[in-house]
Amino acid sequence: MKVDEVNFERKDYETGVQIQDEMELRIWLRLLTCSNLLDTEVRTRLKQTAGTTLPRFDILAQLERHKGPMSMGELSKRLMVTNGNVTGLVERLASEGMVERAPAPDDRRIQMVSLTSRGKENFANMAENHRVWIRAMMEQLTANELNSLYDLLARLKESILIAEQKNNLEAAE
Amino acid sequence: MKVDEVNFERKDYETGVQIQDEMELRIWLRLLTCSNLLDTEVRTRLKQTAGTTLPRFDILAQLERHKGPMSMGELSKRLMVTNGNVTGLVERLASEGMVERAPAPDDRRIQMVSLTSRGKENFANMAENHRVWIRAMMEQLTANELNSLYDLLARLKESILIAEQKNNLEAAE
DNA sequence: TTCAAAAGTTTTAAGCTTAAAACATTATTT
DNA sequence: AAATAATGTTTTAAGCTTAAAACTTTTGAA
Repeated sequence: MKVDEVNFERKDYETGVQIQDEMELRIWLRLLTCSNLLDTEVRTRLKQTAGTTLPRFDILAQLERHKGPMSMGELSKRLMVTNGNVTGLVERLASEGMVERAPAPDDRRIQMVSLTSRGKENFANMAENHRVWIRAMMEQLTANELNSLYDLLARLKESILIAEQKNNLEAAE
Repeated sequence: MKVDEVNFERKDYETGVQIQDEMELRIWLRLLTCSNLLDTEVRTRLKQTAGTTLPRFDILAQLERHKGPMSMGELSKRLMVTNGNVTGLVERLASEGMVERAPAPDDRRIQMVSLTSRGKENFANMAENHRVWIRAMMEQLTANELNSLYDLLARLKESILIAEQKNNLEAAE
């Protein structure tokens, strides 16, 4: 590949932003870029080092955190995805021997999911790696910068939630 | 639905973060939360107000910005997605009458894509709405906060890119 | 008790996404 | 000129995701 052809090697949504675009738009794009860079990196590494995907990792993380079997419904609430989504992910994890399913003894509608010992072991490795990756990607920022960023993101989150609330009120009228 | 069951109405990856978790991990989760809130909001609104999706909007935006026909390859480079992905999206947009495809006269391998007048009109509306939504979601932040956030995200982006570069060098050894 | 409603889960259909294979056309080499 | 390589695109297979329909079981009401 010739050097002058390498224009877009990485996910960068800021490419092509116009000078006159508003600050809010530019922040949105930059946030998207950062989020995607982090996300892509984590997904790539999970695949390379553990042959798995982020959604599956997330399921294992929830099960680990919960300490003990969880129902499909609990999982989907915690992960904020649909029930049907969880069905497929758990199905794949079960076929890999990472989790087990069993109907709840007192309510046969409920499927309880739990980590197998293989799943626990596997997750422990991945989680440790995960921490290292994330830390490495923020290595250049000072403690002050990290704190400020953390606080500003809290402000942004708050602002978004307020906007949504306003919007919901309007819609309810 | 009872009030005490409403725990996870929104995409919030920070739920369950432990006090002893490192700052980097917490920033990652908070960034993910913000990015997802913005993303979900934009997708929902695009669907509600224009019956379309974010990926299709992105295609239209590229075509609008470029002013003039673009090849499939150019589109996929700009959007940083695979060629196959663009094939499907353009296919759907064409069936909606938003874009047109035609083989390049001098190279029959190349498909040139362009906005129809319907597509242009449609996009203009969506783009204006889009600006308003984004602005509303950052309304609570002061100009100072916006600027700081913008700068810190630049620092973060730089840090991620440096980490990836290091990683690639290692892998090349 | 029987029937209807509610709750938990799975299935289905559609769309987005990627990587890899296949295909078509153009450029290059011999 | 013919074979080979490179380029541009589409197809295919797999996975993630959602919304809506369907299914199973439990709960509640008549």
